[in-house]
Amino acid sequence: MPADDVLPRTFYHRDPALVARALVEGGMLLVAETDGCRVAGRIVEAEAYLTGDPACHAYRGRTLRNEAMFGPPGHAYVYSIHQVFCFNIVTEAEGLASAVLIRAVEPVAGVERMRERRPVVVAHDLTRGPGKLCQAYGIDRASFNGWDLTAGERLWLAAPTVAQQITVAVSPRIGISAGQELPLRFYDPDCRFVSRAPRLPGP
DNA sequence: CCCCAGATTGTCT
DNA sequence: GACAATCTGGGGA
Repeated sequence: MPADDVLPRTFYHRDPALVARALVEGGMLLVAETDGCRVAGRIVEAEAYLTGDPACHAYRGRTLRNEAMFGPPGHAYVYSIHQVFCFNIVTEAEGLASAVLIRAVEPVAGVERMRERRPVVVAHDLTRGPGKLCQAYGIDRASFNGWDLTAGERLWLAAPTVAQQITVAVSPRIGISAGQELPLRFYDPDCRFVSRAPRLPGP
């Protein structure tokens, strides 16, 4: 359908913090179409991982796992951890390793298909969390690591039909052991699909 | 080869 | 809120 709403490569060709914020602020959609069935959700939580950032997987250089991050912007970087997959979008110029992690979406289409892949009792557990949404979308490393998200095929991001202006909240990133103080998590504070409250600073 | 830490999740208290 | 489960990639011997 709307190939013209697909986010272009230029959208990703900039600082990952700007990209992460713009994704949430604009209510951008993550869309997957496999087996002729479409699922889609509004991005409500995203984190930025910068070049030279100790929390970034590429901090210690290029490896087999993080190779996609060094490629051109607008491609997927998918990795597995603790038996689940996490979906990222590569940002900035080729050669610069940075990315945006999608941590949560609010389903807007194909909920039945999502539930087939990820049976849940509580609706908002469907896509609340980076591993959860990958399961609901059928995103895995073998299928999508390095995938070009600007072609509008199989997996892509798109602007909503009616432009949105979501109020964005900022907090430190979740679950990391380095760079914990940096305010690089962007989310819609009014959405129940946000993965969880930010960790409170303490001793 | 062996060891270890990890951008998580689900379950139990 | 805390913690164990469970396995892959990366780094050191």
